Amino acid sequence: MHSFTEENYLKAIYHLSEGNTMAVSTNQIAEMTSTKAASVTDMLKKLAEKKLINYIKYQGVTLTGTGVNAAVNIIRKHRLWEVFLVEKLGFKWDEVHDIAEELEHINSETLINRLDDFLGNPVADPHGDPIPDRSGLIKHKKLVKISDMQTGESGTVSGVSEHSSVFLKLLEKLGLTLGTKIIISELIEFDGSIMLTIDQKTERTISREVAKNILVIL
Amino acid sequence: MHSFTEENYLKAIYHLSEGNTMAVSTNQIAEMTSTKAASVTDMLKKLAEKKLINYIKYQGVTLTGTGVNAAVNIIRKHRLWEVFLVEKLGFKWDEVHDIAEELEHINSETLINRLDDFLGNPVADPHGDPIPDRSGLIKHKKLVKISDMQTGESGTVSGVSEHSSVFLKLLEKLGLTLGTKIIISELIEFDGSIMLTIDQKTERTISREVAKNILVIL
DNA sequence: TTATATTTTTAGATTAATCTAAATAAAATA
DNA sequence: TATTTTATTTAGATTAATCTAAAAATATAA
Repeated sequence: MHSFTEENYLKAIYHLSEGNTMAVSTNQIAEMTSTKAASVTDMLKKLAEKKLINYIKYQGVTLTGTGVNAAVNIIRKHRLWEVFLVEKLGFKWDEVHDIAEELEHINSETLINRLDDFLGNPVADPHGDPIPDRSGLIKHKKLVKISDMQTGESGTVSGVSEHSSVFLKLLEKLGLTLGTKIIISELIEFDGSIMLTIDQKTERTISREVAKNILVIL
Repeated sequence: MHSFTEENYLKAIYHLSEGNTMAVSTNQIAEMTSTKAASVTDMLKKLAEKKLINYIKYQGVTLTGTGVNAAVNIIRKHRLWEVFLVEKLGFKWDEVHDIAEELEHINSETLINRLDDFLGNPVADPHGDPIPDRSGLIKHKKLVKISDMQTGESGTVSGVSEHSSVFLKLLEKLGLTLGTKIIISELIEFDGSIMLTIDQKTERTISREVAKNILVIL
């Protein structure tokens, strides 16, 4: 098994390489793990030694196959625990991240597979992020930012690209939680803000900044 | 908060001082934590510095009030997680110790109190050990070893003083799990083994060694 | 394309937890 | 009580993860 710390680096590298195909830089990792670049360099050598990453000095890193598997497994655990905390223990979606951050390092495949079954094999966590299955497969849904939608288009809120507690609480206040149906009623040219109808009832305006971080299935 | 390692030392000291009022020795702790005496001495200095233990060179240690609170809290977490694993995830009583050993270090009072409620505020773990309540109070039941019972006495199996997987599996095979009603039918003078009736049906003989580790409520 | 700025790595320390080997204290025994 | 044995502590190293400061490589701009 890998140490707690190694796991956090693998997860950080995985998240940083999501989307872009480029190698991840030392500074990006330092930022994400709240450490210094020098510490990251040390750890990169260690992870490269263990064949979890491809590392060329000054050129950044990518995960190897083994590295991706390890990272995906941690993410699977994190997201299943989040579902448990919300569905079974009654936590709110903005309260679960830090606890899941600890629980994700518990080492037992049996435990996590039984937890998966106990929860009914959920496909997404409380923020809409997909949960890898026990073979590591992730089913990505086609999601669109509200900020990329056109007037008249409709969809269902199904994810967020900003996971901070402040943002999640705001969405709750706005009535824009997962599953909410929206229709774009108007795009305000002046500041890019967006008017929309929520659940066929409420009319609301949200800033472009907020709209960029809400993901919708059309 | 205390480190993972500090917590394990506190727990070890707590368990070693259960029952006997004496101070706990360096070697006992080394044995229980699978470390060397020299390492223990180092850690004792640190825990004494933090006022979690009373430590006098060469005289062994006792926990301070703060130390006891910390230890009891870890034990509360361990036992609640064990209940979760057995009651909700379908683990057997001999499979949960190692996983709970990891889970007991997760730091969130809210989490553990919600888990407690989710489980219906159980008073004992799957091995019959009492679960401290959220204020740290432990309700000890009056338990008697089968080996201390007399012919004709009856009781209900309610705990074990040996927690190894081998022993627990044996009890299962013998039909001597928690809640089982027993009556002592005969004490064999030759080797101290004990004949008993299980659930008014089965007659069985168990060795003194086994009998010493089964605890009963009369 | 040279100079400047930024990023990354190296060198050398630090902290927590551990170890072995040696020294010292306490307990047991003769 | 003196001696031997056992338990405990100290001294000095080691490993993992981190840091600061300085050096080296790469990227950017003049």
